[in-house]
Order: sequence, then structure tokens, then C-alpha cells
Amino acid sequence: MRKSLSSFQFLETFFIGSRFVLSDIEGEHGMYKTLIEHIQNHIKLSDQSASRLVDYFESKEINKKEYLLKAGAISRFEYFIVRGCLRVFVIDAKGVENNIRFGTENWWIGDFTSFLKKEPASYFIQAIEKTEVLLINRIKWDRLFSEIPEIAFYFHIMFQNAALGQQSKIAQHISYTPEQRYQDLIEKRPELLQRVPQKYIASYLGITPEFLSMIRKKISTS
Amino acid sequence: MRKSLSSFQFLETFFIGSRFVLSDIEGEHGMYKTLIEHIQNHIKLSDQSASRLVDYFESKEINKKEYLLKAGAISRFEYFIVRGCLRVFVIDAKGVENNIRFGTENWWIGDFTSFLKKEPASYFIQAIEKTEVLLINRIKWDRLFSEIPEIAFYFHIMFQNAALGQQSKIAQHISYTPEQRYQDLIEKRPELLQRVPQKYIASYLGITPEFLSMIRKKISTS
DNA sequence: AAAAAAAATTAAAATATTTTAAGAAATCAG
DNA sequence: CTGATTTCTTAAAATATTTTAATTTTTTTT
Repeated sequence: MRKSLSSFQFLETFFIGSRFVLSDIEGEHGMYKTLIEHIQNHIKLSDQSASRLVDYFESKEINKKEYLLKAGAISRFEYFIVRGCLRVFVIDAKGVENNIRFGTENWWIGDFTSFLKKEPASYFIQAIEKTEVLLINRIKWDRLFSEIPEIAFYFHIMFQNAALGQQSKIAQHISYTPEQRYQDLIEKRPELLQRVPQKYIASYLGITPEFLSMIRKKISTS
Repeated sequence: MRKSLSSFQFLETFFIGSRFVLSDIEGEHGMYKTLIEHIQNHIKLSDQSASRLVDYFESKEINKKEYLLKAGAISRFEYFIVRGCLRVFVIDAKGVENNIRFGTENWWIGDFTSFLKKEPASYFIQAIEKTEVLLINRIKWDRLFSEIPEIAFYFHIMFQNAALGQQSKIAQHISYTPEQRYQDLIEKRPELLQRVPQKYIASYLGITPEFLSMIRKKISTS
């Protein structure tokens, strides 16, 4: 009979952010180490359970400009980024690409609605640089939750963070000017400005590349 | 020993959306019926567990213009709207109110970050009309999760939906014009246009009331 | 390393949105 | 019900942002 973690316990783990050191997942399984450490940063997960994760995920490397997912297809996997950088975008009625998210190391990426409901995806996911991901299919995803139940708390936290982060992102998008949104991006994810082409950043901020250029010029001369 | 629902099971419940009829929660406890039905629309919850919910929530009625929460205070409760309409807004650096969300019947509302971390809230929550809510404090919230574990699945779904819904809302805000966002609101939440003053709607759409007026005029004459 | 392609910058003209101001319509308080 | 207040609309002027187009810089390909 397993003991269920109370909400309180999981929150403690969440905020204290205890980290366990792994010794048995090494060498060829290096990419799993990244995922396991990320999970253990958020919940308690025995090294034994951790070592079982290897059975659920496969690894994949994609080159710059290659796609992990194209809108219209059914998203068969959820992806964890071990190394690299991806962009998520939609194509609107006018045929224009709109970048809505950038994923880097330790981010989960996917079209979750498509993955769950087996509906055609709305998003494109493309590599901005050579990227290594771990992926899990739907069958193993379900198995994961029933066979390693602690994991449910980890994803609970992931979804909760996603919901909270996006809530404040919406607030910002409404109340900030494009210049303020750019300043905020510089503060929160400075590495993106090095890794992501400016035209994608502009689209993410909801402005044209030309206008982003003007903003950058204005900032640098003040 | 309780049986844990697998991810698969809870998803089935989610999408099939089975509904159970309650007969024992009636009369003076009518407001709980709304919550219980909402929960049972998403997960399986025995009528016995359902009847215990009464112990966790209190009810409160607030009048038009009254506040449930003000930024700066610590949010001690999460709220479920039984009847009425609330707005969530932030005040930006220029002192301007920015509405980011409207809650109506069956919506959960609160500053969840503040509630969890006991930090000062960033949001104001104010009634747009006379509103009846059920509220739960942090201690009972934790107790709820450990004593009625099925509920965790319900909130898992709530967070997941919030994360997904907000994701697509961000995508829209970037790729739609104000006019398209207004059209989308008409489609998705037509009742809000009757219940919420236009100046709040304008703020929610990220435009001035004057410009919303122009959009409405343009739409009505085409 | 050179040629070709893609991305970033600059500036001017065009368009979208806000601001200001005033009047009309709707709602509120006594 | 009536006056007072708030909300909504309209229009003109001001500002922000996009579009277009040309040039420079950077990246990719050969």
C-alpha cells in the first residue's frame, strides 16, 4: 500500500527544492540524468524509481530547422529538451508564422491537447539549433502515471507552473508596451537573445522585426 | 486500501464527461450542488465523498463593486463562483487597471501564487454583479487533498485546462488584431458582453474603450 | 574563401491605435 | 422620479506601429 503525498508535502518539496544525487545513471544514459535531476528538483523520487524512467523515454536528436511536429498531424509524443533550443509557432489566417514559445534545456514541449485527445495539432515545433530531446508516447505516458505514481506530482507542478506563468504572461501582454515586453524578456530569459533570431523574438513580442530594431536602437542609445 | 485512478482512467472520465445525479445535497446546501456537479462533470466522485465537501467550503456573498481580494494582501482563500460575475485585474506602473480575466458561474478564481506561497497578491478581484462564492482556506485545502484524494484529479484537470486555455489565449493575443479578438470573445463567451461593462471588455482586449466603440460600430454596419 | 542567401537595420510613407474633448445615453443615489 | 454620476459614442489630432523598399551585416553553402 503506497502512501500518498499530501498537497502540503509536495509543496514543501517544491519550494525547498531538494536535490538528490544520482550515481547509477551515467555514461550512455547521460541524457536521462538531465531529466531525472529536473524531476528530483521538484519532487522526491527514489533513485530506484528514477532508474526505471529509462524504460519510458526514447532519445532523439534533431538538426537545426528540422521539425518535431507540424500542425495538422497528430502529436504522438511529449518532449523534454535535454540540450538545444526549439520554437513553437502557429500559422495564422494570413499565412504568417507567430512564435508563441521558445523551449530550451529542461523545458517540456509538445501540443498537449493533440497528444491527449489524438486531435490534429495546431502548433509547429521546429529546432532553432541542433537539439536533443527525450520523448514519450501516449501508451507509455499512461503507464508511467500508474507505475510510478510519484510522477503525477511532478506533472501536477509542471502544469501548475505553466498555468501560473501563462496567466502572468497574459497580464503582461495586455498591460505592457512592446518595449516593456522586450525589457522583460531581457531580464527573464537573456540567453534567448543570443540563441534565437531576432525575427522570431519580434514575432514572440507581437511586433515586426523592423520595429524591434528601432526599439533596440532606442534602448542602446539611452 | 484505495485504488488509484490511472491517468488513462481519469482522462476517460474527463472526455466522456459522465455526470452523476445527487439527491442528498439539497435545500440550504444548494450552492454546494453547483460545485459538486461541476466536479462530477470532470471526475468520478462518490455521492458519499461529495457530501463531505460541505465541511471544507464556506459560502460568501459579495455585492457589486466589493472586493474579494486586493493586491498586496495575502490571498487566504481560493474561490469557486456559484453565481455571479467577477473581474480580475492588475494595476500597472501608470496606475491603470488592466482586466485579465472574467469569472462567471463554475469558474475558480483566486491568486493561486499568493495562496500557495503566502506572498502578497498581484491581483485585484472585484464583483461586477452580486456574486455568491464558495471559499476554501489553505489548511482545509491541504486536508481536502489528503482526505478526498480523487479531488486531486479534478484539480489536475482544472490546472491542465487553465494551462492549455491560456496557452492558446497567448497565441491569439499575439496573432489576432483587436477586432479579431473581439469577434472571438463574442463567439466564445457571448454572455460576458451582456454582463460586463464595455470599458472592462476593452481593457481585457488590450485596447481603449473609444477604439472598442469604433470596432463595434464598424462590425454592426457591415 | 567567395558567392549566395538570409537576417538585421534604416528611413519614409501608410495605417492602426490612442489621446483629448465634448455630447448623448445609461445607471445610480437619494 | 430626478439630478448626479458614470459609461458609451463620436470625431479630430497626436502618437505608435506597420509596411515598403533599399542597404548593410551576418550566416550558409559551395
